[in-house]
Amino acid sequence: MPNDDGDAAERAVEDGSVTRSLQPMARRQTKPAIIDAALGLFEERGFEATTMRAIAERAGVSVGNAYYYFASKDELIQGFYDRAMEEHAAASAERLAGLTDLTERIVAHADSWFAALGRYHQFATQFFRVASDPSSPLSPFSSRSAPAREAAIAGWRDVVEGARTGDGSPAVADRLRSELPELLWLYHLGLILFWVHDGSADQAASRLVLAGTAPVIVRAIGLADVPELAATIDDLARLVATIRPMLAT
Amino acid sequence: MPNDDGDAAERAVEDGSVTRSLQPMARRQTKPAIIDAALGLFEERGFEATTMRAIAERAGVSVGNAYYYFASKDELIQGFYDRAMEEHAAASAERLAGLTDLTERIVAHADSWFAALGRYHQFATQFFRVASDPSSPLSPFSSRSAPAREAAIAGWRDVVEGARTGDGSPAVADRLRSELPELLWLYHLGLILFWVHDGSADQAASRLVLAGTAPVIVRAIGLADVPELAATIDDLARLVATIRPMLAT
DNA sequence: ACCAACATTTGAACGTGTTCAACTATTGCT
DNA sequence: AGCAATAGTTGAACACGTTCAAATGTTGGT
Repeated sequence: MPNDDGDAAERAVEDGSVTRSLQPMARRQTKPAIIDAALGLFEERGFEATTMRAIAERAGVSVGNAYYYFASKDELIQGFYDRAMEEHAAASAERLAGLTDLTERIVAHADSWFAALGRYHQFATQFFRVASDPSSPLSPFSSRSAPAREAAIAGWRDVVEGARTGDGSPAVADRLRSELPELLWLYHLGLILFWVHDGSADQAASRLVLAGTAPVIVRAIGLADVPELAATIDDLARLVATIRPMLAT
Repeated sequence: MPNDDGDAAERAVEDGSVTRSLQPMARRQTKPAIIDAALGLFEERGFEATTMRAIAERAGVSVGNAYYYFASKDELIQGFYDRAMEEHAAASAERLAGLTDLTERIVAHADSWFAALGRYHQFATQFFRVASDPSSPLSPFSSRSAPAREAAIAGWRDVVEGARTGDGSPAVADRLRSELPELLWLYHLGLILFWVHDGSADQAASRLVLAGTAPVIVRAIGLADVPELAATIDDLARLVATIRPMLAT
C-alpha cells in the first residue's frame, strides 16, 4: 500500500535539487500523474469510455501501478470531485462578497455550484451514479468522504453566518444557526439529485428550482419561531436526534 | 430483437395442444425461464455476485440467448422490481382495508413497502444504485418505467381517496386531491433513498423516519388552506408547472 | 559496502458483461 | 411441398476492471 496521501512522493521533491541530481532515475510523481491523465481523459471521453489502460498509458505507468495508488477506477473520481469543489469554493466566495440577504446568498452559493460543474454535467452524472451507491466510499454519507462533507457544510455555514438583516444584525436566530448549515447541505444534495436528472438545456430547470425554492426555505426558517409550529419542530428535532446514532456508515 | 413483451412465446402457448403436440421440439418459454433463474440467483448470491453465465446455465440457455431477450444484466432487475411491487400492492391493500385516518394510511402503505422489500435490502441496494442512474431505463423518471411509476402513483391515490374524517367525508380537500398522490410518491422516493442508505438493524431508522414525518406531512396538507401560505403554495405550483415541460426524459 | 526490509512497478492472467457472425428452427406464402 | 423471411439460439471472441506473483528500486541500519 502506498503512503496514504502521496507523502512519499512529495517528500522526495522537498528533498531538493541535490537529492534529485544525485538520483539519475528522477522520482516521478506517479500519483498526480495518474490523476492528471485520468481527469484529462474523463473530460475528453467521459468516465465510462475511459479505460484504465488508457489512463495508465497517458500517465506513462503500467495498469498495475495505477491500482497501487487507487483501489479502483471509481476512486479516481475523487480527484475530479476535489478539484471541482476547490473551484466552487473560490467562485462562491467571490459572489458572496457583497451579499447580505440570506436568500440571495443561498442562491449565489448553489448557483455557483451549478456554474462550476455545468461543463461536466454529463460526466458528473456518472460520478454521482457511483456516489449514490451506499456501499461506495464516494457516497456523501460514507466515512471516507467525511472531510469533503464537512467542507461542504462549512461552506453553507459561511452562507448563513454572513447573512444580515437591514440593521446589520445576524439574519438567523441563534437557536437555528448551528443546525441550519447541515440542513442547507441536505437541501443542496436534493438540488444536486435534481440537477443530475435534469435534461433541460444548460440545466436551466435546476436553476429555476433553486430560485423558486430558496425563498420558501428562508420563509420556512422564519416560521420556525411561530409558536404553533414549535411542537412539530421539536418533534422533528427529536426524530433527528434519535436516528442519528442509529446510522453507522 | 424479440417481440417487445414475450408475445411470441405466449402466443405459441395459446396456440394450444395441437400445435404443441405437432412440434416435437417443444417451445421453451425462454424469457420467463431466464427471469426465474436470475431472480433465484440474485436472492441467493446478490446481484453483482451473479454472473450472466450462471443465469444462462441455470435457465438452460446460452449466454447470447439471454442477451437476445434482455439488453443487459441491469434489465433483468426489472423482473425483480415487478414481482416485489405486486407483493407490495397486495400487502398494502390488506393493511389499508380497515384504516380511515390519512396518517395511518400513509404509514401503512409505506411500511408495507419496507416489509415487502426488507428481506431484499442488500440486493435492493444494488438495484437502486442502477435505478438512480439518470441514463438508465430503470430510473424512476425514465419513460420505460412509466407504467411502474403510474402504478405506484395510483397506489398513493388509493391511500388518499380512502381517507375519511370523523364524519365520513373525504379527508383531503378537492383542490389537493389530484396532485397529492404524486407528491406522496415523491415523498416515498425520498423515504426509499433514505432506506437504501439505512444501515441500522432491520432498517429500523427508516421506519422511525416514516412514523415521524408522516404526521408532519398530513399537518402540512392541512396548512395548505391557511391564507397566509396560499401565495407561497401558488408560487410552488407555478414553479412545478413551469419546470415539468422542461424535463424530457 | 552490504544487507534486510520496505516501496514501487510490471505485465500477464482472470473473470466479467457484452457482441457478433454463423447456424437452426419456425412461420407465412404460394 | 417448397421457399424465402423471420425468430431464436449458439459459443467463441472482445474489451474491460481487477489481481497477483515476480522484478526492480529505495531506504536505513551496521
